[in-house]
Amino acid sequence: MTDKRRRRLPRSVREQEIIDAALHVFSKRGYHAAVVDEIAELAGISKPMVYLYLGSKEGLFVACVRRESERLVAAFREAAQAGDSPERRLWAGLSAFFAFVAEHRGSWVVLHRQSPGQGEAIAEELAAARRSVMAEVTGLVRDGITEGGGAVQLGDQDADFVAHALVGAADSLTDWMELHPEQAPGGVTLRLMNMVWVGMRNVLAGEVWAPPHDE
Amino acid sequence: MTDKRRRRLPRSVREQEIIDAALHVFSKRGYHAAVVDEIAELAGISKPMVYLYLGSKEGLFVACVRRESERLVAAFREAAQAGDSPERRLWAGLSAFFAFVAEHRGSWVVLHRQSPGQGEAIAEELAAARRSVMAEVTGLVRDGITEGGGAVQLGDQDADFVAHALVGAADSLTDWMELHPEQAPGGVTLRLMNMVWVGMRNVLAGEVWAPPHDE
DNA sequence: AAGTAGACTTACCAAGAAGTAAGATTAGAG
DNA sequence: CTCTAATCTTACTTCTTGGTAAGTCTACTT
Repeated sequence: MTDKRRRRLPRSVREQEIIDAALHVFSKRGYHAAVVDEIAELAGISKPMVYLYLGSKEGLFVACVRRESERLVAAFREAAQAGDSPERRLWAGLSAFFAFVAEHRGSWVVLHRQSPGQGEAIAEELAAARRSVMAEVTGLVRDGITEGGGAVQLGDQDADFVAHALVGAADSLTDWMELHPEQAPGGVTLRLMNMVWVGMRNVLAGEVWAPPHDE
Repeated sequence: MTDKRRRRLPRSVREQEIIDAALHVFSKRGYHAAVVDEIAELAGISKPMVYLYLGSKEGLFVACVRRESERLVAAFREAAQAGDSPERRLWAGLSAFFAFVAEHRGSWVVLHRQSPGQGEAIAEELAAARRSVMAEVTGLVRDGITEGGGAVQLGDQDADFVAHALVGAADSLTDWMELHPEQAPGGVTLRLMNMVWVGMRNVLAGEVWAPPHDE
């Protein structure tokens, strides 16, 4: 770590350090249980600085969400554009996702594990962040669907459905990864692709699953 | 609704009404942002009654988690045992899950959408509740895997993996359902089964998805 | 050396919310 | 009818915490 003992820092740097600290505390405690004093202390600074730079506890949280959301989307998008086929792009995107979450666990927790109803501005910011993540995944899935367009015809609603399922599965697998630290992120991606993509491919090819007949 | 205007009620009844109110408020606001006065008011009662019957805010939350967790597991288990093949049982279980969440949205929110780190007792209770839900799903998935044991051999770790992915997908699809109210829970189950089960079936049959070669 | 702007702190306030003491009210038993 | 036990309330106390007023300190300019 860099030497940050009692040294004055320019605003642009200090702001980022405050956001780092806030991310840590928010992810550990959740928005309401987080205490601004603790964030300030972790940032090596006193509370009024936080308010001077970020305005309010809400502003602090919003700053975290905005920054980490952009980072995550950037990582995902960059990985996903470097592939020629839809399935490669999806694979690359998911790999990037799991790698990102494994390395920046707090970011994902702040983005997707907050209790509902923490205020208007926060709810809107979180919704926007989640929409932007979802939009990336939906785009890839839609490409995959329309490319492999076989016997069954699927539409945008289906892409949205699959994207939701994928993101949810990935989120939950985040917990699974914590229970199995020996599993590398790459392996998790591989398993998930096997589960979902093979299914999607075959469903598109016409192999539908039939519900049992109700008596 | 029953007439609950200014009527004295026996403890056993009032307790349940308090838990009903608490569930509503906790699910809307999250644990910390929830205020005991609001819970009391919604239950048509004053605050000291809540403390007399449930002990503390934590006790209140734990009571919610315990009751709703048991309800959900009961609904899932009952539906799942009424089927002869693993895939029917899984289908029935998922159907029951989506029906339950559609009807008792608050229960699921309280069980799976709370911020982390709200205290030792709460964390333990939530972990236990989630384990019990996950255990049900894992059991069904394991049955499905061992029954269809084809070319590929999968173990308990894989069942756990699939169960996590399934629960996460189902959780996220809960949000999707709110965006598409016209979709019946049964249809959601069907789509999810098509996506996951067809994939699992074919993976078990040996159709693995190959990761693209890194250059 | 003096001045200035920006980084930073101590010490405080006000509001909100968990939890409680002390007692009032009512349903039902005898 | 009376007595008792259970249900229920008003009116607090206490502590936490978001937010701020008022100023101090230091690096840099001229």
